[in-house]
Amino acid sequence: MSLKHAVLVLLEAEPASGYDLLKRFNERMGYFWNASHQQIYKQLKTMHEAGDIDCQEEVQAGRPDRKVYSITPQGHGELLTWLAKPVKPNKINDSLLVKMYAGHLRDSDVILEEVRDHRQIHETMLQTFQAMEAEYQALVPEEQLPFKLPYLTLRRGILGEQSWLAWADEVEQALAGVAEQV
Amino acid sequence: MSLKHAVLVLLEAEPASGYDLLKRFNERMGYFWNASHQQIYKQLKTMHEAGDIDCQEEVQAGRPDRKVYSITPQGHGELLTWLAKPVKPNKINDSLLVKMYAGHLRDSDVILEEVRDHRQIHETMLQTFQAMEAEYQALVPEEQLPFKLPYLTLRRGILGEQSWLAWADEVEQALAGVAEQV
DNA sequence: CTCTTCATGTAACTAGTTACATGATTAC
DNA sequence: GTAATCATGTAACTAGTTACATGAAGAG
Repeated sequence: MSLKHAVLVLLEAEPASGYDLLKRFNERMGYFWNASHQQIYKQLKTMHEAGDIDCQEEVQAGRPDRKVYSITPQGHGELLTWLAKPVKPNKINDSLLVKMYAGHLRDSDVILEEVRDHRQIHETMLQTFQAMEAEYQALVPEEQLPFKLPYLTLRRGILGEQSWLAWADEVEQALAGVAEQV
Repeated sequence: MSLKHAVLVLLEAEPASGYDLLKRFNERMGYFWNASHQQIYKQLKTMHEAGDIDCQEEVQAGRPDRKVYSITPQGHGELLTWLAKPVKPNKINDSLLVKMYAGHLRDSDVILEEVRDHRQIHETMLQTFQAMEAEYQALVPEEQLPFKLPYLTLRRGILGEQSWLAWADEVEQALAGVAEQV
């Protein structure tokens, strides 16, 4: 039930439309939050009906009207309440590992190929995150201060991707070893 | 849609009841698959109706009858089809990082406390995984062979937890640093 | 006598996916 | 001319959570 709270966190910083929120999730929180536009628009509707957010409609010519949402005092209260409650550690359900576990039903080559495909995706993500890190590190300390906590979440993304790639190395070594034996 | 396939993978190895499956998920796949008993029982019912699994009812005295499910040829086919299709990388939605991102709305101390609570959980998991790793490593090479792929999934669990703990170290350093400045 | 294990589910709900639906504007 | 960006949604579906429901057997 945290899409709601992720939205509140973003709106607490600055009002935004559903479209804006989608971009912010992708650009600034991609390593810890993902949501589709369908999910976001539905959630905004629910939250507006519940009174957690206000809506200001900006009429536009030639394209749909922009609905700019902002957090209400009630929404702010909701957010603070949620922040004060402990969250459970994330549940992990990883399909790729299910496939790896059942790998004896497939060719080693096919498994390796899939791991390599995923590796490319993870490498790209790591590069993106490291580019963001470089931007942060280029700031002088006073400018860094307000981004200290977001930067820590970015570190989680970087360490997570590096760990994934280290695992992929182990997998490729182990499975390439099998191929040589054959 | 992979709970179905995770169940098929387990049943492909050996018939099991819903209760058995729950235990196997927790004991042997805890680092990459989690499901509640409610979810499992519902899924088994659906899969039985679809013909992917067979059901043998074992009548018992004094406790509910045990329903032992086994994979059908159709289910086996389903599994092979799924294994041949690429899966998308896992989507990450991590509430703890949402809270971290919004940490300026809270006390540093409270954040630190929550990270420490999570650290304990992750340390316990790492210890469990490492105990499993030690068991595997105690086997002679011929005995290791059939567990090669499950062992690789275990490695993912271990590397993942180690990475999480390394991140927690960074967070504690960064936030303790703030506390000292105050 | 209390806790854990065995063994099963239903019901109501929240969360997320996939497919469908529209259409102007701007950059290359 | 074609692709990306801007900007919104609905509908049907699959996945997962939370609360409720039962009750004997065995370990300490």
